[in-house]
Amino acid sequence: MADIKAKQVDIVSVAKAANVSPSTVSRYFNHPELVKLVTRRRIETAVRKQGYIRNRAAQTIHGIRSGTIGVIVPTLDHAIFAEVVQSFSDTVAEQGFTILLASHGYDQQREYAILRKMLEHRVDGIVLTGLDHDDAVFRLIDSQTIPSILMWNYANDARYPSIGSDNNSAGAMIAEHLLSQGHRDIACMFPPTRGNDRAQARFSAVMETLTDAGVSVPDHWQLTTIYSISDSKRDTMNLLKRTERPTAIICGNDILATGALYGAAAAGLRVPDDISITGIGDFKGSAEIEPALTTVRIPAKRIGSEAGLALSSAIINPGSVPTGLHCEPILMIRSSSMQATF
Amino acid sequence: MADIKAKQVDIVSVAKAANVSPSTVSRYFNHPELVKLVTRRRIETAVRKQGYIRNRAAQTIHGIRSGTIGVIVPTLDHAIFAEVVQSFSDTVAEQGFTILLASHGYDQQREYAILRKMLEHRVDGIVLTGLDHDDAVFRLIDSQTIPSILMWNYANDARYPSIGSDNNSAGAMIAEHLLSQGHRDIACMFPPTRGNDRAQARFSAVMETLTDAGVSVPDHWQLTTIYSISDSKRDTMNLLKRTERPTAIICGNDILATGALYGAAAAGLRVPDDISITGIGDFKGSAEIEPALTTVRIPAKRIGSEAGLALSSAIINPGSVPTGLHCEPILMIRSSSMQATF
DNA sequence: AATAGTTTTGCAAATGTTTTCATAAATGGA
DNA sequence: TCCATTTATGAAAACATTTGCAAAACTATT
Repeated sequence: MADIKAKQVDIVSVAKAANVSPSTVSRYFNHPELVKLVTRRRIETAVRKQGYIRNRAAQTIHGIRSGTIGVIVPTLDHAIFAEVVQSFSDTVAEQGFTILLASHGYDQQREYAILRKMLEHRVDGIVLTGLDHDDAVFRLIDSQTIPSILMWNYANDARYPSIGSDNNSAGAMIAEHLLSQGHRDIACMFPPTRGNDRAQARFSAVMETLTDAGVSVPDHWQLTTIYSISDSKRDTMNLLKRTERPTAIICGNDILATGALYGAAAAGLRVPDDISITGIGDFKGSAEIEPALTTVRIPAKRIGSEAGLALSSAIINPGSVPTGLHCEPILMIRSSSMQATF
Repeated sequence: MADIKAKQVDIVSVAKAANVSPSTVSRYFNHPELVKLVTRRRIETAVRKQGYIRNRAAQTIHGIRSGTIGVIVPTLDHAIFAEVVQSFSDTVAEQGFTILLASHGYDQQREYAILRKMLEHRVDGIVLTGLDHDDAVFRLIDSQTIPSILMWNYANDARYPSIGSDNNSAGAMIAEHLLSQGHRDIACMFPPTRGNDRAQARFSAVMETLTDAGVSVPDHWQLTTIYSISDSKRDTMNLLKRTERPTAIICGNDILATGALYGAAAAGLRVPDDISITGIGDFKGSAEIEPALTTVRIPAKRIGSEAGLALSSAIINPGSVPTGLHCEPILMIRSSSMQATF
């Protein structure tokens, strides 16, 4: 059959059907208390019958909020970012916001382009992941009037309010834990720190804490391993093959630690009896692995929801600036670490 | 200081600065070939100087595409959904689309509400996860003119074009694998299937394949376990405590299988020598766990990008309908399963 | 230098809403 | 019943763009 003249339903067609003016229909949605009960009823039926759906684009050009928040992450592929985005999204959804999500794969150029696109969509707020961003990104946000926050890491001197964990604390915590258990022969396995402020901060905090305690880590016990279980398993096996073995390995994240656990097992060592292994992050599964991993929890859920709260309230009260918040990392002592044996 | 009269920059202020009419500025963006080179230059400088950012909302009310695609997932908390969303988003980003993402936490009411909101934003297309949805959801999409697809699962009789894996195949594949290895005493551990068409399909395909081969699974070897490593570890231990032990456990997903692996280890059994354990999904880490898990890979990356391709091309060529596509699951034979010993 | 043709630009209408202001309708008090 | 309030509605302007059409500015041709 010929195409049904699907005259798009808009507020005027609803108005016609309900025998009122478009203004009244608009009021029905935005200030229902101002329209008489019987009129309301009539409009309601018309809306139903026509299947009318409001057009936010048309509202937005009146300076009304778009109801969207731009969220930019490096990737969703790490469970940990997915978790923080999930809880952010849930939190702001309660305030009526929907998120516009994009990932840049650690490419700063792309981050800028994504940001521009989000601004074209007139998002009501912006969330970036981590503290470090291209200066052009910051300048672009500066030139806008919308609030924005940095999520995931915390630093009180960050360019924008930051909500997340301080990776320095996390690194220091785990180093202190191992020191307090009497470990002195400690190896470190970290991802490449270039362009990764989180890993960088963790690593330097670990080293500093150890140095302060008079413990030095020989160069050949400082491993740089990419984010991959199989690589870290291999590197760990190589490390443990040598005659001199550390009594503990501090890993920069739980993925590396998981590989290290497997590597130790493959090398015939028992964890934690022969060697202690720790991670940072407390990823899903880290508590259930055998042996359960001692790590520092970065409270992703909490970070996401605090960030969501802070940003949405900054949007709702224009003029107010969101405040940063440090979500303390939490030392999770489990079975993969224990008192050093002498 | 007093608030800077931040006169919002719009197309007219740019036009004024460049000494042209707003129409010309609009053309500069949309049909640059129609404007003279020198004028183009002048406009470009004005845009730069004022930091003008186009307003997509204003374009959208002219029937121009919004450049957004609505993606609705149950949750991002399962790495597997995060992965598929990631690759979908990357793919459509190449065509200039940004995704509007929301999760409903398996609540069909919420899914409907989210869908409405996305339609208010005038998304250019819609992606739902899985095949089953409230009828109201389908009807609402039917009443619109935008294309939509079901991502993650595949069925050729689905209500909308579906792109994903057939869970029946996945279930059958793994059951056949175990049968071909001579297993006859097989236990099953699946999540609750209510309201979860994926688990349901996997489970019934497994049972059917086994039955067809003359293998029956006694009731007390049919475990229903929620999606959690620790629960499945516990249930596996209880199962293996009995005097009669299966030679294999088919788990409905890799998380359950991981827990089963731990449970077997805790029960003092060697995998795969004493018992074979299999999963479905091939989650991150499943290949690296000890022993490496035999499972069926649901190709999340491929599904995401195929879905992105299909939907964006359906959007770009209006009138065309996206076509469904079966992304074959892939049997990944690793170390957690082997020939049954008699 | 005049004409015809082409390229470039501007005017004005249109898009789907919201909102201010004014008017009409209902209500209450005398 | 009349007037003053209060409540409910509509008309029209505004929002930031795009676009069809027509006018203006060029080019090329003679």
